[in-house]
Amino acid sequence: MYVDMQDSPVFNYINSLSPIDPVKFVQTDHSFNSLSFTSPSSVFASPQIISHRESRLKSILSPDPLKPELPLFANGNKTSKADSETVRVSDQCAEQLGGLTPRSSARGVTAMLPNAIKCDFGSPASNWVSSDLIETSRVREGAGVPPSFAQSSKVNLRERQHFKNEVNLREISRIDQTEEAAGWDWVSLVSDVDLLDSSIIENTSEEEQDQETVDPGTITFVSTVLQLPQDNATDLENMVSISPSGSCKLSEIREPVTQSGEIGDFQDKDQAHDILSSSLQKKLVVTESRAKVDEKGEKRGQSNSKQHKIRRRCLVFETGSHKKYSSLIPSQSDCEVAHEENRLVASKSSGHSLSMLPGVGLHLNALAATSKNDRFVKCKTLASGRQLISMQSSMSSDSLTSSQNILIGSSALNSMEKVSDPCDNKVKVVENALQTSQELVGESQACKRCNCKRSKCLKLYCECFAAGLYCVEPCSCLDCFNKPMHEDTVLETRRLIESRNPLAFAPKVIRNADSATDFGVRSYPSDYTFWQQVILASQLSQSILCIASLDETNKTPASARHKRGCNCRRSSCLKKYCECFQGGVGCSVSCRCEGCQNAFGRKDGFEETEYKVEELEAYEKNDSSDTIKKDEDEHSDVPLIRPSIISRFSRGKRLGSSLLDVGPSPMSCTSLKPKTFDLSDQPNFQIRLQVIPEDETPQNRKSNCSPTSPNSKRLSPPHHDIRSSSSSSSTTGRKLILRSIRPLSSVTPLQEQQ
DNA sequence: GAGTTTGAAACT
DNA sequence: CAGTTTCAAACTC
Repeated sequence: MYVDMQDSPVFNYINSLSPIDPVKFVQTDHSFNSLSFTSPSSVFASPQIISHRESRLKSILSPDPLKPELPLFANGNKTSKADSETVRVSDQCAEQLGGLTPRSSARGVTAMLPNAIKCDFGSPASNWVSSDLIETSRVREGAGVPPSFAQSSKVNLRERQHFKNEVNLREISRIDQTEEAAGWDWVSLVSDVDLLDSSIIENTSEEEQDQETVDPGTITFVSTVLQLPQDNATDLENMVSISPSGSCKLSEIREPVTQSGEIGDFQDKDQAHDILSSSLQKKLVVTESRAKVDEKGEKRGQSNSKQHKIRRRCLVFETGSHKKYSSLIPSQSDCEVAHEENRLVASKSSGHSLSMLPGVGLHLNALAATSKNDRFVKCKTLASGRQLISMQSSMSSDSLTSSQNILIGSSALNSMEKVSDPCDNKVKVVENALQTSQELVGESQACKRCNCKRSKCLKLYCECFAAGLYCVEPCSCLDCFNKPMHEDTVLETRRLIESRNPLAFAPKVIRNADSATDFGVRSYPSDYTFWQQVILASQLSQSILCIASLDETNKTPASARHKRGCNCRRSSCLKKYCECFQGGVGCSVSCRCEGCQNAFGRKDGFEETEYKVEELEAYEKNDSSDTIKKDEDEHSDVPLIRPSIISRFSRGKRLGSSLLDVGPSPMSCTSLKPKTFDLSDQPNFQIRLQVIPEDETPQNRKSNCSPTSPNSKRLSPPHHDIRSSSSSSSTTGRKLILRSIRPLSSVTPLQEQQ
């Protein structure tokens, strides 16, 4: 197909116009793909990561070819100091990662994450192997090339590719600048990308090239980017980095190609590959799905050798798909196809996304949504409206309304799944996560958006804003500024709010840190490389916490408390006016409520570890929408007396909050410091997800029997009033808190933050 | 759907 | 830091 395209008049014409030598692209590597895989952007996602993503994307689209690199990690004037720091660190990432020196993480895990991602697409010494590389290696083996050769050349390949990546980015940037108006830009980019994806091919024979898998998703991404205005770059990026389940598909799709050449040596790297290429995989979901639809009569890969052509063909069709994206109109067919794809890969657990890493926040809004995970993902992926996209990849179409978070949640869960894969004994956790995800998705349908009228959706009054989400059409807000077009304003506002209260965007309900730690230990593959662990740790921290909460809930109900307690006077903590009740947690000594009757635990008895059936039943009567009993029925595996968090949260739209309670503050990750997450001395560290805020919880203080990890940083002594603690914790304390929370953004959807 | 209640957030 | 005001969700009718 590629050959055909080259021969086509259009292609020739393009080549005549393009200042870039097509052959050159063949040599370029997958770096571009990596770019596209960066985590889903979200205004509310970690600013650092966002800035990275944005800057990277912008760099690609940058009209100024003279500064292709600088913008790569610079986020304009919006980049905070911390961000800048991160950027600097990122620049060093390649070397650091290459050395895999734990101590190089002095700046903290968060700071490194972007780097790690970046390294994915070029770091010479990176321990992470791109999918392309891995795949190529496999191809080589399959072609008769001795494994030793493939491995020995691996390093060289990386180095060369690293350089090529840089070149390629610049090339792309130039193309965009000069050719966009011509209208064929996407074509050229498609070609470029295609070649990029096949960069490794340069070392392979023609036959091998035929076998090389092309990433149509990349093409789609490129074409999309080109077609849309630069200012929508972020949105596009989000769109691209969408569905986690999509990532699974890629594995499935590629299976035929890779299965022939199993390379034990690459197993470990395959994991990394899966993780790092998640974004690509996501794209593939869309691309492949469309390919199915568009191809129609065309024959699909009948053999490995033909997949190459098939994928190229997809590229062609991508054009059509691309249009769909541009139109921002969700395509039913797309959704359907995606759905099929999802099912295709349903059993595959390769889906893992770094992309979700950053912004992935599972936010409250996410709970509103569609039914099943797969459907969720697909719609989100396929029905990418500009607004939705900007919403963080998680936002899908209007029809999907607030599915954004769910998607992310799915991502998180997928990642969980991925992580769990290596360890059989962790399957249970994964299953739970998936189950929870689906349940939440179902529950989310009851969700709705904000209805702000005077806050411009720029205050915590706004649930969307508080949850780190952009408002979308379903919102009934007036004069809303919480939209991608006002990103600057949104970010600035968030900063201001955080400056006043560092925990403003932190989860309102925090859960037992020990549980999280425990979970991390149990679910984290100890055989992962250090950096894998680091990245996964941050990625999963939130989801882990969330899951852990579920797991832990049955053990210590009192371990989860509202971070600063409620102040109810008239609701008796029996209605959703009460944040504790709303979050599905009992009141604690931190609460200043009067006449507390919280069914999840009264203030004067918050130490109790079990719910009183009577109270729950009473609540059920009061809550006509959903009853605990009903939930119990649905989750028979959950103890009756103590409904699982899922059950508790499954009540109404707010229920998600309980799961989301661990939610991160998208922007709270603004500044990261090494101390926060010092994993440097633990090559095989087991992620200790000690959430500092949790430690501040009175409950935790009381029940804090098990210490967090040795590396855990504790904030200043607990305060009864979280506000006091936050303010008194000083900058350092605050940052620590935020950092610890930050990674959680990926799980935000499952957690109700506000 | 309009109006009321409620308590968090924001302000002073 | 306490008191007040503003705000929007939750709730009621």
